Amino acid sequence: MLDVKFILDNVSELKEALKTRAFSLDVKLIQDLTTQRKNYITRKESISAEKNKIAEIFKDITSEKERDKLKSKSIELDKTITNIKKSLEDTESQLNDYVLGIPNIPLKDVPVGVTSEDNKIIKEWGCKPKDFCDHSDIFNKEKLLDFESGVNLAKSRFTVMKGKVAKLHRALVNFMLTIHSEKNNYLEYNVPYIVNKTSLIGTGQLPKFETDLFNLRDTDLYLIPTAEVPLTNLYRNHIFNHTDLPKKLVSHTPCFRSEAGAYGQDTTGIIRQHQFEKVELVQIANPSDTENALEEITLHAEMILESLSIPYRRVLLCTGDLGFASEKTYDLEAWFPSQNKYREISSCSTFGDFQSRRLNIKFKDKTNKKFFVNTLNGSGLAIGRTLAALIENNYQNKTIHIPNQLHSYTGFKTIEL
RNA sequence: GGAGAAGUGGCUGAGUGGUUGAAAGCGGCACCCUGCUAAGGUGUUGUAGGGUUUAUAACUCUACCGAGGGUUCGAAUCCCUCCUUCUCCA
Repeated sequence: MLDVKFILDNVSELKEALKTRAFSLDVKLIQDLTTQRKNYITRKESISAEKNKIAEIFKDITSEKERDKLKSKSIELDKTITNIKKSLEDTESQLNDYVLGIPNIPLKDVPVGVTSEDNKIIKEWGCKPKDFCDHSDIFNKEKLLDFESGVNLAKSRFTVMKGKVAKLHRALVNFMLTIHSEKNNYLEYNVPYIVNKTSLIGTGQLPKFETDLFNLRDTDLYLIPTAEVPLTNLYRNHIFNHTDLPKKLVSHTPCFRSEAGAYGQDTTGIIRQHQFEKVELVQIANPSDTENALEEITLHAEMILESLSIPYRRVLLCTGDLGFASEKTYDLEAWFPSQNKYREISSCSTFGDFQSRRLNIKFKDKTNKKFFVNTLNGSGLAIGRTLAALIENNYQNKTIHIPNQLHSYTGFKTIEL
């Protein structure tokens, strides 16, 4: 959420910046609602003050006549207050709805563009393999990756893994958590996989993207689409001391996405599933350190890809491809030889104070002044896609070779086909 | 599932209808003092929003004592609903 004051103070720049995201800002609406809101507040508060004064002098008045007069006056004022309150609430919810729907402003170094074609490739790493396989059909015989059962148990976009593939999946989770918590100094968390509406509004998934989520019938609870939601919400309404920052958190969770609007995309394989697992990195940072923090998170995610020998590239998203709450995002894309394409395997973003303003997370600086913190997160990494990329890139002569770093986690070095 | 108790500021904890935004202690911050290993003294210390203003300064007003509603001229204090925690029973 952007600050309304900030919007009104920077109208022209903002309008331009949001245009690059294909959002046209209705300045007139915001101005009108804001002045309306101020008027209501001023009126309401001056009447409240008057009412408070009546209550204050009331106890010193002994004459019954005077008392009756004051009573009826106070009741009258109360009616007016109730009316103004209603209009105020109405105006505020209109303003709030509109402002919650405004996307974040891209940072200056984000390239202007419309689609993913305009993204900027920052670096490429690794050698693309000559021999490879397609993860979506290679295990069919043994049903190590069992798409049919997934459909039978739930519906399309669910998959069952078994045997060595299931073990490899678990090993990847364990490996990533260990690296991030022990080498990269993230504090490991285990969090709920179901969260309430308030949490989702805080991180920006609601109110705009309800249809992307699985809602639990007749409740305001939802399955999490990413661990970002519970992790970042841990500090809702919290004030840090500047010496406590940055906070670095990591968690492994399943993620649930309805993938509405993705019909026909990635229908084979485990690239796009309703349920997948992810190790998520979150940092809560002092705004002055945000840029470094984003580079750091991205490097931490890259570390994993490199230690698994998965070729990848780092891409800086253009304004048109940027997520709603993000002000700058690097996507890490792993090489999928079967598709002859790079595919997203991690997304590392800084949100500036877009989330912390909604979540009310602040810090006190040296002079005890309070400011909103900056929040960042990145996948480190998506497990299913990592599994698929690892299989495809480490295939040779009908054998999957497990990277050395994983041997102690898997307990085996190859998967023979 | 049944019966009861409780939710107050960063923390502990007073407060049962009117100078209580809230005692006291701890913690935090600022200054002072002291050479004896860390203590003592003084002051200060919630958040959000409005008005005034060059001001994120000062002043002033409004709201907030789990959440939402109600009673009352007036509510942290009484009533109702919900949420959470605890105790006892099953």
